Amino acid sequence: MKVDFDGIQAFVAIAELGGFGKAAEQLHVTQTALTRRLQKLEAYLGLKLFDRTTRYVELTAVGRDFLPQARVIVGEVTRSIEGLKDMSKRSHGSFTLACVPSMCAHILPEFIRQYADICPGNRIRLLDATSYEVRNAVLNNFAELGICIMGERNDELAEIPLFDDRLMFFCRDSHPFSNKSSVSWSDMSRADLIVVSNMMATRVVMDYQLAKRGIRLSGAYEVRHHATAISLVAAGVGCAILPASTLEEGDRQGIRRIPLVGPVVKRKVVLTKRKKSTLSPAADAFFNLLKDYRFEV
Amino acid sequence: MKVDFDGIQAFVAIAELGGFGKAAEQLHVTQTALTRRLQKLEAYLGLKLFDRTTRYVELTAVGRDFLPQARVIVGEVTRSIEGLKDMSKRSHGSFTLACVPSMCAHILPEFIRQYADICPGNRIRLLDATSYEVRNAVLNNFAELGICIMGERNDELAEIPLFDDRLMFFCRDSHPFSNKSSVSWSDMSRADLIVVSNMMATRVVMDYQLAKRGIRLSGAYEVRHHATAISLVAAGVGCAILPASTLEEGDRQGIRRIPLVGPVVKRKVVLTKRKKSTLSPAADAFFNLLKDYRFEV
DNA sequence: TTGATTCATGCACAAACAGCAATAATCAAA
DNA sequence: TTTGATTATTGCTGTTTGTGCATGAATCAA
Repeated sequence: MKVDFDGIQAFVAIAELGGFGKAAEQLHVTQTALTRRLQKLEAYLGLKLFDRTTRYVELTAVGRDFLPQARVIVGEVTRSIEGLKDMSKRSHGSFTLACVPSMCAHILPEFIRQYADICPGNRIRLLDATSYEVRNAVLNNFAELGICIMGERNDELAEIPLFDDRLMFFCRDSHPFSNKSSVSWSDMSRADLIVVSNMMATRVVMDYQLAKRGIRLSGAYEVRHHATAISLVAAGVGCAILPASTLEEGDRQGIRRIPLVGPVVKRKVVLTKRKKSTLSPAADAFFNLLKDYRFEV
Repeated sequence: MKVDFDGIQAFVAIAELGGFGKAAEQLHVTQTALTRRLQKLEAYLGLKLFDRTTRYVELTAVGRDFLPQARVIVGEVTRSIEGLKDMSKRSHGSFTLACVPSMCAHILPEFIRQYADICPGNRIRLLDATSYEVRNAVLNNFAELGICIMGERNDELAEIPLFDDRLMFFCRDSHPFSNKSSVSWSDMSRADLIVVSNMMATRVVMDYQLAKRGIRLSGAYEVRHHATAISLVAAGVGCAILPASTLEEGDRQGIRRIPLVGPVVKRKVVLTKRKKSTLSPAADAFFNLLKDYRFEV
């Protein structure tokens, strides 16, 4: 059983244009070739699709029945194929990007804007999730690319560092530290400290790096989202330790962002993909955009 | 632009069975051939559809997007093709038969029964219409076959005589003629005569044959359908001249059917098809059933 | 009857394709 | 680490399939 698409295509063209000659022209082959293609199809089916003499061509009853189906087939196939070719030629298409919420707010909007310039019309399905979930989404092919926090090494994943996101101290204007140019970890008082939940990658990184220096920190409050922490700070609940990317100094009225030292702790924001998986042209274009970008810290 | 159906089929099989080897088995080719088909398709598209090493095969993001479409294509094509092959092999399918109402009631039911035995599952679209309309339906390919009254010769139509349908005299039991074994045209009185409309083929044939003998007949009542005429006779409105096929003697209580003589006038019932048009296998089976049938008159 | 048009066919050549055998890459088990 | 099993890939070759050119045959119109 060897299905003959050429024959079906020839059939539709002949039926549509009412003759072998015109159909041949449209398909860019000689009329001889078309005759043969149709003959082959008819022989294979054991049916005549056209009643024809040398002077005219007319569908048989069977041909009339088949025409709509054949039209659908030809349409479906050429549409799909052309879509894919277009995809490869012009990086057209859509892809899924998994990204931690903090980066969705920080670097992503700018990149999406740039990407839209390069690949207009492309859609990005954005999956905002925790760093852990992002990595899993990429590993399981739910997302082609991920932006997350560098964590435990995984052989299946390729990770391209984007930038270092330094942890900072956030407090209100009225806080005693508000005019200091830097704050040390040892200055922290547990009483009013807001930290990220220890389920989150940022916290894991922080605890690990502090532990190496023998520092152990715990806050009075734990939250999952950076935005929540900022809200609490603004409301006067306390001070927070958060990545610098959460908020630029001066971005929000009444809230100060002060560098933390002794030691300087950073989380590494990475772009990640599965090593094994070939990116779609759409994702690849995005990947290339980010990969070589020079971040000013 | 030369679309490669084999490649798409290979793609679906590999994706579905998860490997070249199994797919090759299903498609009854060597695994070498499958590798080549997929390579060709990928080269043509400029895209990788699978990430694969020698040990495992996995869809790329693009492949995942394409799979549903490809499935539809393969399904659609094989379904259509198999349907057509089935059509040719087992005379499977449906066709349109145009037929005059009198024959729909008379010979057709029996034939449809016989046809159903030969081609179970086949559907006949029955177009009941006047003889003139039947011929036109066949000429314009609205119907593949027609059963009608032989009329003016037409080069486009092939007509196979089915049987001669003799005109008869129909009256009530109470009619003075009811016991006669035959009635002559000259016996007719115009007063209570019911004849078919002169728009109808039966009437045209009748008038023509009578005219050759110098007889000119007109009735008090004209109807389009034979069944109407019979109803009028039954109701005592008058007597009717109708084809024998309308009613068998004794079929209907209180109505007598008496041969008409001097001259004997017949209408010829024919099976007709367009000379140029090739019949569908379904219609062809029906055609062959009728063509050689011996009618006892 | 002639000429124009259009589908079909004979032939020869080129391209595509399949299969075999061998290779290469990977994973698992020893 | 090595060995073996598994599975995709590649080189090679013979065959099949497909195309185009030139020609033929059928039909319609003038």
